[in-house]
Amino acid sequence: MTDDSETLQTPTNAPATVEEFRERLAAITEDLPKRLRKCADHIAANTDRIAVSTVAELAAGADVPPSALMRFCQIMGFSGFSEMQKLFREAYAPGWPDYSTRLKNLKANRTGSPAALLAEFVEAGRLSLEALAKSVDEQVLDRAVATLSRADTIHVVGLRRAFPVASYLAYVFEKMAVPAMLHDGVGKLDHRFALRPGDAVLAITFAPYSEETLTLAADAHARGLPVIGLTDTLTSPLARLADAVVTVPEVDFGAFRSLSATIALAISLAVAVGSARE
Amino acid sequence: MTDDSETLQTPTNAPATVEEFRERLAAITEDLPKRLRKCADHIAANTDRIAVSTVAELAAGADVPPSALMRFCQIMGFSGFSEMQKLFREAYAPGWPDYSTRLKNLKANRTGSPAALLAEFVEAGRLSLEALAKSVDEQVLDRAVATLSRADTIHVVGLRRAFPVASYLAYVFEKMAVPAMLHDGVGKLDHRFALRPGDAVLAITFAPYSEETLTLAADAHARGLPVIGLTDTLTSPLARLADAVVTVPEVDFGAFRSLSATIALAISLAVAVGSARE
DNA sequence: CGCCGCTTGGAATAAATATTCCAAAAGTTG
DNA sequence: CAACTTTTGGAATATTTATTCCAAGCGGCG
Repeated sequence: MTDDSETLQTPTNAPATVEEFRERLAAITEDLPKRLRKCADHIAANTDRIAVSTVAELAAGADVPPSALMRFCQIMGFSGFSEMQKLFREAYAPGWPDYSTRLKNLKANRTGSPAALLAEFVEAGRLSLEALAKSVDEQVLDRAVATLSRADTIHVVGLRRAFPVASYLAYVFEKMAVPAMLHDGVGKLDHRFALRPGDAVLAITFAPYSEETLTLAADAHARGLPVIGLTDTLTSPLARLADAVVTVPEVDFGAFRSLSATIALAISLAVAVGSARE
Repeated sequence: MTDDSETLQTPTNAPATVEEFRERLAAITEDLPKRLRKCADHIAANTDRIAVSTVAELAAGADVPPSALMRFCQIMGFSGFSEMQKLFREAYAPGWPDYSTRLKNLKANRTGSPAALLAEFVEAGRLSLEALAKSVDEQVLDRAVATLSRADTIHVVGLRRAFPVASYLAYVFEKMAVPAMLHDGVGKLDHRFALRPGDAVLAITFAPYSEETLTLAADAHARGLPVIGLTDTLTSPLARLADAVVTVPEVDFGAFRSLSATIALAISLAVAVGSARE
């Protein structure tokens, strides 16, 4: 019954709530031309910035001309950007539950609830990252990068809980066109003979140290290949075998580590090696 | 010693943080003429709306003419309303805006010392974790856990950059004695027929979305099996296929994500499912 | 009670911002 | 490969919004 003779031009239903907005966005996104698709994605990833941005800013963020973003608003059912923004400005109720407040809320759930667990892991991850930033030994890091940069092929090995790190390293190396091989233990094939003179090993293991990882590192060491270790303490068995040992202090929660610090360290290493090789 | 011949007009120091703003406000409020006093009071009571309001709106709220509010801004040390608003707009969006700029600079400058890189990745990880804590939708999380807890076998799939997450999930599930199967794409075997009635799929993928992951999810969906998605935005193609979609805001470094937030979320999910099944 | 400095409101102006429109480019289809 | 449709970018325009400025108001003080 919208008899507004004024706004007759838009019988189309613009989303009235943020929920509706999201649904609509998800619904139309897939069959959208290239430019509009970029808008949709950027908007989806930055919904919370709509309230405080201008067309130009958002457009720049999405890397499209402003007019494209304008069209996007209209496709979403609004008369224009301003109308869309109005929705979000009104919904901008919650002030800003800053991080620590929000964390408390999450933890306030019954213990063992997903949200409470998440709060703990987030906290553990953050502490680990902070500890890492403080404790890292730059010289060891530099040496590790130098060694790996000189290697022909980098052999990455890490099993069990270190495997995610190893596989991410392999991914990053591949993306940066650094010759690397992931020793994944598939089929119990150990590929030990893939180690060639000129190569280097990057071994990752935490207590309880994985037998296979140590074996490969020892093997390489015995044959005079440089070994870089990524481990938890300097007393790790890797320390004796490795030419450079980078330690990472990871905070546990329950039986599991967040791996945040380890992965941050691993990517840094990989990216540094990647740039150094160019 | 501000020798800026440009901004000589304002040697006064405008508040640089919300904290400073509040202090200043409290300090000057009492000895202010009537109209300005009204501004101060209204602003103090509605600090959080500054970011999303116009001069006119705020002035109306304070029941003063716009020009009075303008004067108020200047007395607070800003050049005008816009500058004041900028403070709140930037403070609102969690550090993200100038962060991507900083990364660009870093890349451009080739200041790629490993330690510097590490600092950036640590920062990216921290921001991601904080953003995750702020943005996570508890209900979706609960639903995801409930669904997975009921499943006979959980099929975990995630390739390329999502693979580390998938493999860590597989590790945690194994440790907690939750029947789970990691679809790793080894040998291009897709194991699609391992999906049995009563099972559930936990799919992880980020843009650019991996074909194989989507295929498996679609397959499961078509056969009526519950699909839980772990992805970057709600516009992800996973969103259409999944019964519950958990999104993770992760800060990129070029092509590389820190994964911190994603892993934290993944473990929480896994541990919650593990406990729920006991 | 009339002068003077501080305060105020509003109209005028400047700046920023949104929005439209059209010509060119990119695809599509027969 | 030509005719046609859709998509795109950017310049032109309209609208909103911020900001300045000045004349009028107010209150204290001699």
